[in-house]
Amino acid sequence: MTDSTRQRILDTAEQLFADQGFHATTLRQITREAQVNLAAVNYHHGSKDALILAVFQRRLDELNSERLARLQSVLDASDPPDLEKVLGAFIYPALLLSTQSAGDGGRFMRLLMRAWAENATQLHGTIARQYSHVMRAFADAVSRALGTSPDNLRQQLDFLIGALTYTMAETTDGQVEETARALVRFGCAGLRDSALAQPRQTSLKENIA
Amino acid sequence: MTDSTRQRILDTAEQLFADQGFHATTLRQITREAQVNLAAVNYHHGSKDALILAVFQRRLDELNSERLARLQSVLDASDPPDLEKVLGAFIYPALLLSTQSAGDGGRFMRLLMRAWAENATQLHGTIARQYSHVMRAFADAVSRALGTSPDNLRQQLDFLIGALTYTMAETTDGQVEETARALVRFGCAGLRDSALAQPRQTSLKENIA
DNA sequence: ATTGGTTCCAAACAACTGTTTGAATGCTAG
DNA sequence: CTAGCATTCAAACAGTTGTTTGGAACCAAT
Repeated sequence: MTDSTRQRILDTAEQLFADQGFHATTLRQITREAQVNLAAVNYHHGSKDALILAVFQRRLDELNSERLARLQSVLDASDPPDLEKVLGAFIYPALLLSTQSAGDGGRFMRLLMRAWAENATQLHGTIARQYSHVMRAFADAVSRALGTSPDNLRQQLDFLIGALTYTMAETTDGQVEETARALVRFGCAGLRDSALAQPRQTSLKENIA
Repeated sequence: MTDSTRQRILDTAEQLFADQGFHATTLRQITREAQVNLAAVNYHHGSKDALILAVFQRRLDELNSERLARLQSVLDASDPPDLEKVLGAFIYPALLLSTQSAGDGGRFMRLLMRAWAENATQLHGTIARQYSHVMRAFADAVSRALGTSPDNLRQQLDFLIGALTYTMAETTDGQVEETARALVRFGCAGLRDSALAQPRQTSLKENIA
């Protein structure tokens, strides 16, 4: 099985999609740059839309499993979990992926934003489905670290996701460590302060009643 | 001067661009929905790219002048300025615009993200230029509110912008007030805490030496 | 060596894109 | 009224898009 063609298409497509957008990137451009025949995309991936989806599956699987793995080891370390480390498990893999996935910074994140911006029919739903799993786990961990109800956290977590997403797109290789630390600090402060404004969960009411 | 055609094109284009993206939206779709002739776009706006730019100019002018006006009245109120109110001047008009610019929520912000995602040649530069003016003013105000150097603030402000942008896209009409307050609180906590981690500006060194 | 299936390739396909054209219309000033 | 200008319109333009096609090339198994 010569996957080299299939793989090379995937790599080239990811790069071009990130640089120019999905609609603006043509199959001819992809196949030319990947040095494969025009028909190869339809042969190996079925259609252009399927190719877009394939590009995402690859990276999202990476990112999500890495996040969950780190979260698990944070949860194993202490109970209740340490908020800084929970956020770190969420933020660090993302920033890392955004710089390692391709040469210069932020390529994959630009891709994610595109996917969310261009309402590529099923694509948005697919990504959201992939994220809901991870999001629930992290929301739960954060709520336990803070001692608040998970419901009230969704908004603050969205703030953090927005900050992370926006940041990923402009973070270059050398800054990952420093940026991650700054963002974790920023997010922890915001989450802790916001938790004070909400009715604290007594951890008895909810769990027993 | 019958601007009704020109205006109707602008309105319809904004809506369709937000819903489907720039590239995916065709002139035929715009003109059909706006009930004008196909050639009307090129006649009134010159080209499709010029139309995209025009759609942005209209909203960005609104947003930026509203932000600056509010900032000014915050600066006039006290010296040093109140951080919560500075952030409010930045956040509130944005959330307001995102819900009022069109029927349902987040339409214009989806547009902004698209503009940033789809590297529409000159568009990105134009928007950045429009923002740099406002950004500098707010960075300055925040730095004075915190007593830190403006240079170290850029990153935290980017966090806030990301959180705001992401939030705008998912905020509906009724939640504006509450969301804005939550985001201001979140941002203030993050900014204040981050300021502690950095060498505080003694306000003498910098201003005198 | 020949079979059978996978992979590649050049060429063509139909559909759609933004833009231009030139005539027809509407409206207003002289 | 009418000359002149701004606006609208149907039609056609040249170019690009994703996809399909039928055959060539390849490669392992019989």
